[in-house]
Amino acid sequence: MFGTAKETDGRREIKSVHKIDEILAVIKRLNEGTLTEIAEEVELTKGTVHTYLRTLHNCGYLTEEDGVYRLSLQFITVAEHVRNETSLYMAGHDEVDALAERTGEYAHLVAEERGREVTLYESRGEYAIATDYHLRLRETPQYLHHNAAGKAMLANFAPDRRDRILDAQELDAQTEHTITDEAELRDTLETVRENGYALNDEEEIRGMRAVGAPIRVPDGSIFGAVSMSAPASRLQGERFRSDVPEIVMETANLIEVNLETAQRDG
Amino acid sequence: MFGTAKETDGRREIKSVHKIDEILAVIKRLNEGTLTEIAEEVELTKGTVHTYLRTLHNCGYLTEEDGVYRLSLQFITVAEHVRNETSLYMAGHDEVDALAERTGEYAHLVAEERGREVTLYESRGEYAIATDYHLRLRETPQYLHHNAAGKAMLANFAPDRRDRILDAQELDAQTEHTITDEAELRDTLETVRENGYALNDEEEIRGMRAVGAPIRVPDGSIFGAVSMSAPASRLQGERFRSDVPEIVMETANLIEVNLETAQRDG
DNA sequence: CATAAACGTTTGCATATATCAAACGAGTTT
DNA sequence: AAACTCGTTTGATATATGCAAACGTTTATG
Repeated sequence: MFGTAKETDGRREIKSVHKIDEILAVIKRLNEGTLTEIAEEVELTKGTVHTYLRTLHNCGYLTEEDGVYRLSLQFITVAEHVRNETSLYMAGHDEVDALAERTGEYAHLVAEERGREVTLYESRGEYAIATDYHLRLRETPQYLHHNAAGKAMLANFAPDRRDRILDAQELDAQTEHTITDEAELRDTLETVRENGYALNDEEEIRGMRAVGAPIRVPDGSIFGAVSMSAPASRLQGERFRSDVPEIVMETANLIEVNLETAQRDG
Repeated sequence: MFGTAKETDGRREIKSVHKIDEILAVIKRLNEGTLTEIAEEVELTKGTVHTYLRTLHNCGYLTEEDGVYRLSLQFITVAEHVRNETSLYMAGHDEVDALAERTGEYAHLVAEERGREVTLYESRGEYAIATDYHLRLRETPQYLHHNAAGKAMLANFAPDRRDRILDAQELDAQTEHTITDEAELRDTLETVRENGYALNDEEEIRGMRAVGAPIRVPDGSIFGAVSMSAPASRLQGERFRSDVPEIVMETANLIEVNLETAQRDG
């Protein structure tokens, strides 16, 4: 979405979709742009780009003010719809609020898509402060091996699903503590599976620790994960390795129950 | 966006954009669908729709599982980006949190786009409970005359901007208290302008009242609005007509200051 | 103040490409 | 085993897209 588009592998595709995606990607990257600015970044003439921009504006994907185009705020309303149609969000947001309140820290509800992690919901306890960095983190799907929630999911996927994800990417480092060695990661995941929870010790954000637990459905497949994160100074010893994991797993379990009952009711 | 697309008015457009928009609209409406189901709703053959779906999936707009297509969770991350690039959100979310905390109720930060209201941020105080209805409300841009924040903006737009919005739509009723008469609305807006805040007395949701105030920039133009909403039983008399308006206007003012300083720093 | 440059916009024409039928293989159902 | 459905592919065709070139405005420049 917006630029990450792969090349077509022989099978027929609609090229206009790729062009639209590229144009939206340019606008997203520039944040705002005039026709000329956008056309310079795309392999199309000004005249052609003009027609695209007009249509995209007409359809509500872009706003235009004095010749400056931006992504429309309507993406926010669409996202709201997508979120509300996600059973995991409906089953989990109250529990995540409770987790944030109990711990006083950040709590997250996440899902996996295309091998990456998307944050469905974030709740802040009284000690959790909103930072610019934290906001930006949710603008891009994250790598699963970067954080506790991701590792919790990765550890509990069916082996072939896990392999497909791990094989498709390099394990890049986010901080100096990120696990970048595949064998080491697989060892860790083994432990995560045994424990029922995953830890993140400054592997995603320097100075931040986190605890995550997977959310399963009866047949054993993974729906998502919950996590709690806090500055390392407030998450140490017993609290880090036993108390909080307990609470996080309890939260995950409550969400699993909600998912089941919701499913039963239709 | 997603289906509301107007017909082209003679000037040239990219038809594929409209087709993509229509397909995404169908999937949004169905929530999920197979190729055949989607193709039935669109004036294209199965073969053609198949090519579209493949491309949209490839580009990350759709997910596909066992032949069932859905809107991708990536819309959530894009929305996050759009929100974070909106100066109003950056300047306002902390203040809206404070407003929710001070009043214990719902607080909203909204902006106008294409004559409709989009919620940039919602904060819940300790007494505000999340309802399904409330969640759904944010899935669609709202009419400005339906609520306090919208009326606060509408009242303070430049006359021609206000006229353009009012002329483009019927004043439909959301509840039996919604103002549907244009003359009456214009009178109310006059009062709103004088007072500096707008009231909503069960005009959007039965049993809910709200208070809204506009957010301006130095040159007088409107950037958005803040509002506080609560059950009518908790928002009466002095509190409804004086205390809360005072707090809401104060919040709006703080956000205006934040916007200015942010602008100055670049 | 005139001229040039830059920008958004429109249009004719050539061609790439989106679309339709129709056929295919795989999986279900009868 | 035949008759359905479903997703998928493909050749041929119509047409929508994209380029180049021009236009009218606005903004720089000499």
